[in-house]
Amino acid sequence: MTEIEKTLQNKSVRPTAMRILIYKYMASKNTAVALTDIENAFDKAERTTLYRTLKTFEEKGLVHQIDDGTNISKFALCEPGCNCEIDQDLHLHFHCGNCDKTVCLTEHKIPHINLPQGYVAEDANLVIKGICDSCSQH
Amino acid sequence: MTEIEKTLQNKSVRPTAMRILIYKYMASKNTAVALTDIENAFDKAERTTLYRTLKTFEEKGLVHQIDDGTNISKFALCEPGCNCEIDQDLHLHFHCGNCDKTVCLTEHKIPHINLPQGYVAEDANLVIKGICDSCSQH
DNA sequence: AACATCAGTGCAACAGAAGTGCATTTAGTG
DNA sequence: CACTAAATGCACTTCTGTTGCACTGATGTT
Ligand SMILES: [Mn+2]
Ligand SMILES: [Mn+2]
Ligand SMILES: [Zn+2]
Ligand SMILES: [Zn+2]
Repeated sequence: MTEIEKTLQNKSVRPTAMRILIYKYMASKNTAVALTDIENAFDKAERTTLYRTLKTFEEKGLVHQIDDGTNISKFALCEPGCNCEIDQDLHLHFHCGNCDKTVCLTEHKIPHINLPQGYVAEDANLVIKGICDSCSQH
Repeated sequence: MTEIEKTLQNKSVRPTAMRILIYKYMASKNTAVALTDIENAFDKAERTTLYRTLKTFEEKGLVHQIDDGTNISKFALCEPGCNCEIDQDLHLHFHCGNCDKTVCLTEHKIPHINLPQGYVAEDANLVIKGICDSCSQH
């Protein structure tokens, strides 16, 4: 059994051929991916399957969904020590307006915010938009 | 000339009947509104007109667009001293998971974030999700 | 091995929001 | 009033996300 198969099984996700392919694809990229990205990467793939695979991955804590402000849902693999399931890993995300790539800044946590009386925070999303390191070098 | 007409003209927006209605509607609500909200408020209104009106309002700095993570664009009137046009008024937004309302927390600015080497920040979006003051009282 | 069972997949269709092209109306200007 | 440009209305398209249902393939049991 490969490393990836073990990873999936550890999270109670049956390691089917398609799922392994998708996981491998996401692991190979250092940016968040959209459903369409995966669809284009494997032109044999069925949209619905990818959609439901990502849902499953998310529910089981293998990936987390990212709203980067483009109105297109992105997904990224959770890091080994990630606590996305319980909303405890509130790292921020960066979206590059030049190359349109979105990355996790896993080390950068969202600072605590004091809210007005009566407001109860349960989750937070912080996206910084600008120019990424690759694009700013050129 | 009414106060609203003056406000529109100050921002080089011709105060047509429809625009005044929309502005009034937004001023009457203390939450951000979606295109559909306005559409439902005036059942005589044409989607495209509302859409383009909001675009115009945004370009001229009368309103700012809000991405609250629901994948539905919301809009809110800019406060008198708001500098949205030049991305200088980075206040945060709160989205209530109970009543689904989104509000501007104009007094709460997004804290400055130190980014990794090479990343250039130009804009930021911070949304806190949870229970709003109205909902937490009941 | 045959069977029952259920998760996973493929296909089709739908929903909602966003956006565009073009004709028509409306409002400002001389 | 006549002219012009902006604003509006209508139709249509695109894109993402989502669901229903039938089929397939793996798993586990007798
Ligand atoms: Mn992330
Ligand atoms: Mn706001
Ligand atoms: Zn970039
Ligand atoms: Zn609420």
